[in-house]
Amino acid sequence: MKQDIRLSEVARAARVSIATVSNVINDKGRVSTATERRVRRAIEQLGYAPNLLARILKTNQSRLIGLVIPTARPGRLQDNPFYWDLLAGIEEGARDRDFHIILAGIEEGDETFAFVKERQLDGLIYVGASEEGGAVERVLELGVPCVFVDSYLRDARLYQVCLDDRLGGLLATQHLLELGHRRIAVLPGDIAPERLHRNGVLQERWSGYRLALEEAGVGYDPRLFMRYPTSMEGGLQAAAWLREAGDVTAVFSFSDISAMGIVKGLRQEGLGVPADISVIGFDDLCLSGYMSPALTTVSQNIVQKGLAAIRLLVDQIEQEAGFSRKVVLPVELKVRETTGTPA
Amino acid sequence: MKQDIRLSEVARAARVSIATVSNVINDKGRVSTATERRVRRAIEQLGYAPNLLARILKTNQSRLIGLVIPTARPGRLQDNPFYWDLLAGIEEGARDRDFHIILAGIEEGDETFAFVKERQLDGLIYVGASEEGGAVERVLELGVPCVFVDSYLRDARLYQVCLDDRLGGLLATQHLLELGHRRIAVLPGDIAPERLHRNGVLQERWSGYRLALEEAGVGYDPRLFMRYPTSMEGGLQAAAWLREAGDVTAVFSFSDISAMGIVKGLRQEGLGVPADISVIGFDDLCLSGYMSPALTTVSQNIVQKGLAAIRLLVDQIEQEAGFSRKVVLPVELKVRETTGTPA
DNA sequence: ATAATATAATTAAACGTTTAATCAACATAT
DNA sequence: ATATGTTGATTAAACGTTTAATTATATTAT
Repeated sequence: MKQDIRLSEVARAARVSIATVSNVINDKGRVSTATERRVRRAIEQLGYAPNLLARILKTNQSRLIGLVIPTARPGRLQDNPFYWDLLAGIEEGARDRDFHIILAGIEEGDETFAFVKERQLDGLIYVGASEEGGAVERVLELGVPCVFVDSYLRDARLYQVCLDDRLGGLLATQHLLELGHRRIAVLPGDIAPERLHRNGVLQERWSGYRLALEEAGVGYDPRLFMRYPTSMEGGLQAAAWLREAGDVTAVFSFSDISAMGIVKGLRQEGLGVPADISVIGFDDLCLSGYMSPALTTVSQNIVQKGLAAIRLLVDQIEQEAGFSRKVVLPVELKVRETTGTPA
Repeated sequence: MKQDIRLSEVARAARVSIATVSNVINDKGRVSTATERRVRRAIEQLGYAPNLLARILKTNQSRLIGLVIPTARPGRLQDNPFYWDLLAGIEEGARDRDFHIILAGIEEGDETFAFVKERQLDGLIYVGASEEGGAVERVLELGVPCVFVDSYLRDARLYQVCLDDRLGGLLATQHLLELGHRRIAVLPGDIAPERLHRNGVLQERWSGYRLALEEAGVGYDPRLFMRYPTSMEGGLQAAAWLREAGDVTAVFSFSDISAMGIVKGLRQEGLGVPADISVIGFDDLCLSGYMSPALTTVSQNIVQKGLAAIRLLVDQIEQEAGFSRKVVLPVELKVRETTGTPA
């Protein structure tokens, strides 16, 4: 499909040079109103649409933003509905500001990010980057504007969007403590305690959990640290463990998706939620409020997170960057039906 | 960011012409092994990455695929987790075949699809296209390979991926009939009965429903046709209506997301599921099996749907199109906990 | 009337590739 | 020795824009 109408044809039709047509299109002025009208009519009649590639080649502005998301199992994006809401926000914001989103699932270890240079991307939104593996360094070397979402990178010069995760952890745990729980298990994800500090999001939520315990004068028992994948399946496994444990009366899962698995699992094991065990999650997925029983959780506005990320990035691209490089979005405790006083 | 290394610099370093370098890169042969080695080393040393834009400009092959998804409320992608799974499949397939996905939320009425020509997209995957509004015609005029997902367009020349929706409707309804239900309400979505034939997916599921009733000798009562949006909220409204109706013992919702709303709503209204009313959905979202009670539903493999769509499209782009233009994926009834015998 | 300036349009060179056409060098066949 | 063919490399034109430099024309100031 060779371009059917190009600048030169519009120029011929309007009896002007291609430079003039270009000037009209890009509002460069230097064109009389008479010819401008002639040109516009020609564009209209021929149904001309500019070839962005040629333009980008010349101007180096692709109006294309890469959305980088690490894949989970080899090659497939993680199956957490969380991402869809995030994407909805990002896409909406991009469209408003006349950018397009290109999706790039990557395998963090061996990704070279060649596509960024090849396609001349204007910027990158990197979700859940981890400081290990060198992927972040490789991204930064590209010299392309970048916003990191949920990444907690140490370098203060980086643009980042995250949540008040620690407060979230604090609120969740305080809520359980106030209900009278003392044996509160915690499920950060598929990660060992000693590696927790490598993952900012989990680390922060964890800090909140520990802080709340401390303030309440409740000792921390390392045996209450569970390690299962962040998925429905992981939640089921956690539930099985909880029944074995026996004395646990509440669980704080760091994500709704595994919290749902836990609720499901506990009920299958014949335990009542919240009668026997209280469950609290994190995220407030659009479904969480509609489960039966409805999930108590720490709520974040995921769509807003996406919007914030794209705004930060586009401002940066268009050199309108504000003072702040880090946006911290609020959390809110949503008490619903899966938490109650211990038996 | 002007391209740091270009073909000419590699050529200079290897002491050959740029044409030769190009030939090496594209494996065109006509290069002696000695110079080839020299060139490759130069590429390696300089860290050269080709500028795809320039290449595309010349070859008209962007290796870029547009994913077109109609937006719901002004400007925002619909909040149905369904799409994330679909996207995961599409993205995985695209990466395997060395394509990238560009996301395009559109407002079906006034979309001109200018971006397709502007960015020289190689192909389009259009999800849930409707025959009204002329959007499909406008897409076809572009002359770009296209695959329609869940669209049921009449034109047999079009490439389409869909589900055996009618069978799904049939199985769901038969299941309820076999349990002994006779007053079976149906919730296709926010659409009037007389406009149902405009929406292929709903129309087909509806046909299945009617067929099952007929085979069972159960008359169809138009009052059992509900009209509420395909969302949690819509489900809640449907639940309220169901309580008013009084004599309905089962509901068939054409999507899981509203089925979940119904279950939630009925329980709020003090009705038991399935004790008082059975509920069956459609989709089998990853969460559906984990709700309490777990949702009985017609299951489809959404990720596979995405993979099928991308395969069909890429085959078409690379002129390897097979004989069949239409892929119909199977459905499966998943009986779980929200259906039972009527009281 | 002439010079200086502002306005409107054109020319031509880039941007970084691919590729058809061409050429040089050499081997092989007559 | 000449014609023929093969192999390996180069040249130069194209892809569809933008834009700096330039020219032509009209306007204003002296």
